[in-house]
Formats: sequence, C-alpha cells, structure tokens
Amino acid sequence: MSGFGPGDPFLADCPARLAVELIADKWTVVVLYGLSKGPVRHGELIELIGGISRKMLTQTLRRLQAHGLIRRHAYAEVPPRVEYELTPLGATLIDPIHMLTEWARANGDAVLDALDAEPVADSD
Amino acid sequence: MSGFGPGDPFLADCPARLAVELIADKWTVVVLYGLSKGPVRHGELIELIGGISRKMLTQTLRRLQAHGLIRRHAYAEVPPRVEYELTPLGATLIDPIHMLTEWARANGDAVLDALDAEPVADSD
DNA sequence: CAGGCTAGGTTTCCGATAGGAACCAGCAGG
DNA sequence: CCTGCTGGTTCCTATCGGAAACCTAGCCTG
Repeated sequence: MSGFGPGDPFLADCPARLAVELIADKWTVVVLYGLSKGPVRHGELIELIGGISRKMLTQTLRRLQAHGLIRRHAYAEVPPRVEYELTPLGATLIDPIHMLTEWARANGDAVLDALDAEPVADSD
Repeated sequence: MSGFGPGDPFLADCPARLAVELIADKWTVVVLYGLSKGPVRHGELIELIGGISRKMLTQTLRRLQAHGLIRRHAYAEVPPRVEYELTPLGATLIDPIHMLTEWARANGDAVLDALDAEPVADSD
C-alpha cells in the first residue's frame, strides 16, 4: 500500500534514482543555473558562483558533460578560453531547477527561522 | 552582463543558496518524496528507499526536522513506533521535487545513453 | 524468570570523497 | 628572462558515508 510504482525514485537500480543523484550535489544545481542564460567561461563561473574551487568546478562540469547535459568548447587561443553551454538535454533541466530556486527564494527565510527557532522539538 | 540578481542561487550568503544546499543531498529528495503521501514510519522508509542505511536516514530526517520541513512523532509504545510527516513548509517542496522526479523519469535513459556513448568528447 | 524478539537509534570503524593550496602548460608582453 | 593570464591537475588532509555491532525497554515464549 505504499503507492509508489516502478520509475519512482526508489530502489537503487531505477534510472530516475540515478538521475536524481546526478543533480543532488552541492554544486550541480548552481552550475546548471549559471549556464541557463547562455555560454559561460570557466573563470566567469568561478566568480559568479563564489565559494566554489576551480577543482570542484572542473569536476562538476566534467560530470555534467559525461552525462550529456553540457557541452565544452575550448578555443585554441592564448590565453586559453573555454566556454560551457547546455545541451538540449541539459536545457530540459532548467525548468525543474527554476522551480527549485524559486522555492528557495520564497522559503529560504522560513527555513532559516526554523533553524534557530526549534531546538529539535519532539512532539509526544 | 551576467543577468543574475540578488536572491539568485549565487554567492554563499544568500538564503536561496542555503536552501538549495539543503536539498542538494544524496538522500534528501528521495526521503521527502517518500513522505509526500502521508506519515511514514522509520522502518518503512528504509525498505521503501532501499540502499540507505539507518544512520543516514536518521541523520537526514533530523536535518530536515531542524530545518522545519518535517515533523517527528514518537509514540510511547513497545516496540517503539516513530512516524515522520511533512510540515506545511515541507509540503511546499513537493511540487518542485515532483518536477525533478518527472524529469528523471523522462530523461533518465537519455542520461544513461550519454554516459556510455560519449568518451568525453571535446569540441575544438 | 532467563533469554529472545521488536523497532528506532547510536557507536565504532574504515574506505571514499570533498576541497583548499600549490603547481603546471603555453604563450604574449615588458 | 621573467611575469602574468587562464584552465586544469596533483597533493594532502578533514570530513563524510556505510556496514555492522550494540543499546533501550518492554512483551512473549519456554
């Protein structure tokens, strides 16, 4: 009587679960959001995001690329220039991500309030 | 010309960013989804989710509780019974999460295809 | 009435991961 | 020749994740 069917994000072998884990990462959502308005350079993302290290950014981008969500374009210039942009598949993720960031903007303060209000109350 | 304003999930001190990091966790989305249809017991979640350890489940639930997204109800019975349910605040997260899981269900296979298709191609 | 069962939670231990700092490549300009 | 720009990688450590054992507390069974 659980009401969950196959394809739900349960049971480790279903693709939905894998995809959820893809984006359930500290930086993935922010990076994808940063790419949502067009191609962006590596360095721009660093400044834009703030708090991410070059290593983590590169690592996140590589993973997204491997999963087919973004495309990497390296120009043979000096100094080097590398741009990243969403693939069509990656672009389909923007809507769900926008909902998340909208939720975050609307409810972020409520979450913060709860954080210092409740000393982990237990109702019984 | 970045086009991102305050409240966008950038810059570590904004509440949106904090809220995004709240759910950008391996288990959070799955656990919240598991609670989306009503109160569920600890043990039920373990079986339902599959792959999560008791430790991580407890830890995730505690964090969600501290952030005001779920409520814990411990019945003084033997053997013990503990139910978790979404708070009104937590319930507002279900819509965004549904979009994510829908995306995952629709595009999970495409992601998997990309994974073994592309040997990390570089377009330059 | 000793010992086992239950269900939720915690502790211990160890391998995996995150992430900062420092370093590298490669060429232009002073 | 030495420095700087940009993207990326390596090294090292603090933290995290997960399996398994243990704990609590009452009921049930032999």
